[in-house]
Amino acid sequence: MTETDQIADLAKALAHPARIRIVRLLLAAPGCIGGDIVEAVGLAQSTVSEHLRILKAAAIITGEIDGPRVCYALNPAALAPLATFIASLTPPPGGACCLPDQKETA
Amino acid sequence: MTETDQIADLAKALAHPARIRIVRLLLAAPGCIGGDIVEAVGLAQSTVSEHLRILKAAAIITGEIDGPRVCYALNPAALAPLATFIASLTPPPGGACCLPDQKETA
DNA sequence: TAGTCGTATCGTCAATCGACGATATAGCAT
DNA sequence: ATGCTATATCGTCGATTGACGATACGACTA
Repeated sequence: MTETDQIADLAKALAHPARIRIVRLLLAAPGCIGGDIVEAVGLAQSTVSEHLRILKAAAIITGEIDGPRVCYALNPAALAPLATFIASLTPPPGGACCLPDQKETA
Repeated sequence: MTETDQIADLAKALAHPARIRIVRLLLAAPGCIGGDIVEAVGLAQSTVSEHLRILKAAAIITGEIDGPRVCYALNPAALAPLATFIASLTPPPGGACCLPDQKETA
C-alpha cells in the first residue's frame, strides 16, 4: 500500500455525507456513543453499522466494547496522511498561520 | 447542497489513487501540463480524461484552453471546506498552532 | 434459563464507479 | 481543405457501493 493509496482510502472513507455526519457526531460527543448514532443520521441500523465498519476499517474511529454496547471514538491521528496531503495543497485559506513565511515576505 | 454534502463530494473527488497522483503532478508542475498526465498515471487517455473531469467538477483543478491543448492547474481554495473539516479533527499532529485554545487550557 | 437490548452480518437490489476502445471535436500546420 | 495532434465524449462491461429487511450474535437482567 503506497502512501497515495493510503490517502485515497482515507478520502474514500470520508466520501459519504452519512460518514461525515457520524464523524461530526463523534467530535461533538463527550466520548462514547452507540445506538444514538442511528437516530441521528436517520438511516437503518444496518446501514449505519456498515458506515461505522468502513470508518473503523480506515482507523478513523475506534470501536471499544463497553459492556452491553460499543463505545465509538474518534482517532484523528489516522487522518494524518490525508491531512498532510491537503495541507500541502492549501496555502491561502487561513493565511500565513503556522509557517512564518516560506520565502516571500511580501 | 449542505456543507456536509460538500465535504463528502470533495473527499469523493480525492478518493482515488489516480486522482491523488494527478493532483500531486499538478502540484509539482510549473503551471500547466496536458497529455503528460496520461503517461504519468499509466492509464488510458480516456480514463485520465474522466479523472480530470471529476477533479474539475469538484473545482479542485481548473482547465484553461491554451491553444491546441488544455492547461490544467490546481485550485486549492476549493478544498477549503474539506481542509477545515479535517483540521477540526486533528488537534495533536502539529500541536496547538493557530487556534489559541478552544476552551480547555490544560 | 429466558428475555431483551444493542450491534453485526447476510442476502438482495438498484445505482454508481472505473476502465477501456472507439469515436467525435477543436485547434494548429501544411 | 487536409491532415495531425490533443482532448473530450460515448457505449459497454465487470466490480463496487449504498440501502434495506431479516437474522444472528453477545451481554446484561430478571
